[in-house]
Amino acid sequence: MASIQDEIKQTRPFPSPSAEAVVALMRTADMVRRSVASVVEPAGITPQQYNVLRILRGAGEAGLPTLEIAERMIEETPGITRLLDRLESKGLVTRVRCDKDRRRVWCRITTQGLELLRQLDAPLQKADEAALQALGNHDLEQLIELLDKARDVYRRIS
Amino acid sequence: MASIQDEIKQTRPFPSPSAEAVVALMRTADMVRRSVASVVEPAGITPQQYNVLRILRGAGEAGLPTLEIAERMIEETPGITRLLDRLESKGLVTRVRCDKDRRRVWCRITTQGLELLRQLDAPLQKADEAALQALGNHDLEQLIELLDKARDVYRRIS
DNA sequence: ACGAATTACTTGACTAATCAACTATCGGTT
DNA sequence: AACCGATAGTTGATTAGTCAAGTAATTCGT
Repeated sequence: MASIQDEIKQTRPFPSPSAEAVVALMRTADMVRRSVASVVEPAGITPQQYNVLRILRGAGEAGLPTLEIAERMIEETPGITRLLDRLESKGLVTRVRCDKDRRRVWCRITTQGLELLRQLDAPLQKADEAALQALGNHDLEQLIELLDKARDVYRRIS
Repeated sequence: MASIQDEIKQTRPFPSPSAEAVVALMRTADMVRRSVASVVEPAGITPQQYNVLRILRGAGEAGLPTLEIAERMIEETPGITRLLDRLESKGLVTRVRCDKDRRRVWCRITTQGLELLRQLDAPLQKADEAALQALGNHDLEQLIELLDKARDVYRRIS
């Protein structure tokens, strides 16, 4: 095979639109992740811990079993147990073994956790908007639709 | 189509299109990241290490100084030194202190590193396409455009 | 030409993520 | 009732990522 062709292929920015989209997606997600981190980390928690707290707030009084939380996380999290350990030791979450099914552990957000979330709500909302400020409402809806569509197929594989 | 709200069983609606887009973005990026990981990890490297190798292949014979690599990474990487340590100990990268400016260290990909990349090229390309198979070329271009637009403004902030 | 500021990393200490192996419990089978 | 497989989580060992402080080399201002 002609080596020049190889060189051209290697020099060309992206071998396919998919490859370019993957890189664009990862770069954008990284920027947004850092934006979120810059808001929640001063409060002493990581974005993942914040995500857990928000899930538990959404779950209400009853709370959720450990692995249910893992399923609802934005990013897949095999280390959910230790994530909860840290939140518990900070007093933001409590855990109680279930009586009906003693394998389960119900996790609940504490008042302190709710208060922390309450303080982060507005800044977080601001950060989300700032991160995507370049996109108008029409753009945002289009973006959401495209991302949902991408995941819809992918979900069937995994 | 499954919306994010169904996916994470969220009971409340998103407070804004931005917030929903942020979550959609992170979830999609996470799926794609795992897809990439499933291809490169059997070869004994992480996605970030793969990213470094690809950057160094693109840089050619001369290689690149350490922090130049960091700047080109898809995801910001403060731990670039140790990332390169691991690649060096695997024999995929070599490092030589620069004579003109002895603060700098030039990093180059080895033949072994190039061979590894060569083996991963096709599967990776396939994984990228599989991850975004739901999107046609028009969708992909639209997605890339939206993501680029989002980052363009955000870049000026940071 | 000399000190201060900058650049380009490196290192140490700490925290977090990952994978596999393990324990405990439950639900059904026979 | 005893067993089997599945479920729900935990733990240990290893690896990776993060932040702050440190070192060495260079450049810039006067």
